[in-house]
Amino acid sequence: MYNFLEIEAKYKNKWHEKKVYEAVDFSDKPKKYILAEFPYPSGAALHMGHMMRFSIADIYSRFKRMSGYNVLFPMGWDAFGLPAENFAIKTGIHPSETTKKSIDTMKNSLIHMGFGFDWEREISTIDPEYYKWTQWLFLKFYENNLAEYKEMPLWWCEELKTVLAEEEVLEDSNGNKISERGGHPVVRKNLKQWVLKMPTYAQKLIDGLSNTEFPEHIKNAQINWIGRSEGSEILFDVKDSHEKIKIFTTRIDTIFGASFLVLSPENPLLEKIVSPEQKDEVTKYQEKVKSKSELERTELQKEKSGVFTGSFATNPISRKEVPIYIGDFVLMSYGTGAIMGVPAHDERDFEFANKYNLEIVQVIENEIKDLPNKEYGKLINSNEYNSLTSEEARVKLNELIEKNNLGNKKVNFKLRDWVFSRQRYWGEPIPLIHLEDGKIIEESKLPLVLPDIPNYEPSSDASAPLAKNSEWVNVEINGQKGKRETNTMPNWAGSSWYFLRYIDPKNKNEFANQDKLKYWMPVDNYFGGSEHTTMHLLYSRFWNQFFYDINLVPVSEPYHWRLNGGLVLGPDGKKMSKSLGNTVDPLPVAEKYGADAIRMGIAFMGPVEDSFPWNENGVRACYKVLNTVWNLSEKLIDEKIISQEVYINNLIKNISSMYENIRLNTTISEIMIFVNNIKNEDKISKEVFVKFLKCLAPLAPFIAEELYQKINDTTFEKNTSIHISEFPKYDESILNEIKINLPIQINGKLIATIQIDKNLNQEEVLREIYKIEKIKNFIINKEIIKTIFVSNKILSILVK
RNA sequence: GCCAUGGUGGCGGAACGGUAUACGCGUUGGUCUCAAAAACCAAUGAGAGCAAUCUCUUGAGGGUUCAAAUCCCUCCCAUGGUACCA
Repeated sequence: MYNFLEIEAKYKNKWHEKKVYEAVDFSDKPKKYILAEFPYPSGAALHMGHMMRFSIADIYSRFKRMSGYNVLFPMGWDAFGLPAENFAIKTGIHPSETTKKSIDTMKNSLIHMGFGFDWEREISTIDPEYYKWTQWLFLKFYENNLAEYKEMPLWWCEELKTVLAEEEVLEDSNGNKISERGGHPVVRKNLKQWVLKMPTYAQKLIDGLSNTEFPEHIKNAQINWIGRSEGSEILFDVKDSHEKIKIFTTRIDTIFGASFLVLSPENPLLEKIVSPEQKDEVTKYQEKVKSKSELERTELQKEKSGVFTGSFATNPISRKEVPIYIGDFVLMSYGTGAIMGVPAHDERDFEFANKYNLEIVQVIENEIKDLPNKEYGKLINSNEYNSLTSEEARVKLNELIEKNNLGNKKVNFKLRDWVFSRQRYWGEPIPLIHLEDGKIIEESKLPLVLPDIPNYEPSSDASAPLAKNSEWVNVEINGQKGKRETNTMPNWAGSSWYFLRYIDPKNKNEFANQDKLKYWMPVDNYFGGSEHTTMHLLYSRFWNQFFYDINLVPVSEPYHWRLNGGLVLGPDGKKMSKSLGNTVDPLPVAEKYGADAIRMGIAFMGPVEDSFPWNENGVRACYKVLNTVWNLSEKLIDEKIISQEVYINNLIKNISSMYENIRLNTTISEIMIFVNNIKNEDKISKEVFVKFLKCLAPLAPFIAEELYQKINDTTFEKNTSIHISEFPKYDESILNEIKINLPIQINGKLIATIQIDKNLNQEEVLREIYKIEKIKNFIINKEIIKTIFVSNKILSILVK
């Protein structure tokens, strides 16, 4: 039995004291920037999810370091935000205190688990020296008109006293809208907020993906989220009025089939066009819609509803008069807040037309006979455009409307402005001042430190906690009175650029030195969770692209490659959560089996992108293997043993590519196979065993280090550490000496496997098989029609 | 509905055009022990047979190929994402 606790105590701090994992700025070695999403220290301790993500990234970074790379593998704390603040409110202890405590606990756990982070580069988003630059970068958005203060229809959470972004709102089992954090009820409300104009970058965020090697499914997720659609904006004249209604459509080719318009109930034009007779009904409908969420309004199964406005509009192409309706399924936040209804070629319009008895005119013809028919085809009932294809008609009609000022081509995106302010205390203060005359000016000195106020709880009047602190709020600039912005930044702010600060974490004069940025960027491998695909991952790409455009960073795409890791589920197969009571704490497991065993056990569960219900089996199996390895170290001799040479070369060959492709479960299988092969030998070649320890080192850094020091008879120093040593290379010539089993098929059926030398050619193999009675009987006296030979794989013979 | 991913022993998984079930867990038997645990050794996809051996098997059904878990088509199921986006 090996004493893992003793070994862990021996090395866990020393590795860091001796800077084994130090990333050196500017080196002759090629650089490798490996990043794992940093955790929230919100009062909770290290959990299995952290263990899984960090183990995978750590194993990979150790492999790359041993493979000759100058590795940057940093860690920090995403310490602002709701979880930390809610925890503080719950415990009654100030968030600065709870957060600090959490950071200490988590850092200790991470060091205990043997993760090779370069702690010299540790950052924390709540450190004023850090958020000074978060604020500074925010001002760059403001200065470039990408930050705007505007009224937005937003999710309002009464319980949290804050606005939530679309993506922070979830749905409970009853279909009610609830907040992602805390699960409180959420409603729609119009409020003035700071937004970042992310849609400005919609196209660039799509295009930039082709410069990355993200997996296709991540690219697709982002592209679909951004939601580009090409169409036309078309102006309809309102009858007996000077007003025009602008609609957005992707199907201008169906314009002759438009038999009504539908406006969003929030459309400001309504005031001017609703007829007196319809006024009451429209107002009533508008009121009803206010209590509905966008999701409720846009539910596919929901029955369509709407109200006639009493007005008509003229189709600018066909000159046909069509009635104007309002309907809750048309949203003000997308397109122009108005659509044309073409019931013959759109399911939703079809349903609406049937319900309100509106005309249905087919204008596209193709193989599909039933209406509605959304496919493209040849135009009919469209005057001079008849018999054109949809594509041809679109080009001609777009030309026509642009020439006659009836509209224009238009690209729309689903991506919305990013609401960037929170009425919360625990965030970066937004460094802006609202002057009495309505002007907004920048703070003159950064950081604008978050004041240490005792009462940080949200107030009931929807104002931010900072607003209560009048001493901090009221300022005087050149004789003019002003008020500081009291909203704070969201949790996402600090994490949108942290990868840049790791590169130069102590720089007092700039957020990071340009030469260092040029050396380290982009992040080569980014390990994170799939839940961040369309949030953090997209936000931080947006920030970095903007910084590139204003010459603050050297590359436009911050991440070259991305892995969305899986989850560790509870033993019941459900997502671990405190409310379900199915969480498993990694620390007791590590105490029972050791840090090496738990890291390996997690990596052994299966492919890194999959999720697994927790069980200890894998950890126990790895613990057993490590014990065997420990015992083997007492049988070493200074001799070469050919069979063992073969085993180790085979191992090195197999796992080198597995480590590189982060196929860690099979890497561990190969380790086990090697151990099974040599465990019953009386004597073990020292040279072979040392190579094996290096193969094991990324997975089990503690035991590998201890045995390496012992066998080499060295005292641990940076330059004697196994983790700085070179990953072993294999010798193909030794592997070529192995005999292989070659399957022999006759008429597609497996007849035998024969043991032969490697790399024999077809003639040689054929000569071999004639020596074997069983196979001979199948071939002799028969006509051989075809022989298929794949070297070292198979020999397949067809006979008649 | 659409998009993505997937469906392989009792279980996690391996193989991703070339011996299906590597490695591990579990189970069974054995060694050790007064006994148990641990540890170690052996067996272990299903069915037939005393046996050599044979037959079947990667969600279902077709197809391509000398050869298919792998490629193609149709369908079923599961997980995740997403939505009147005009």
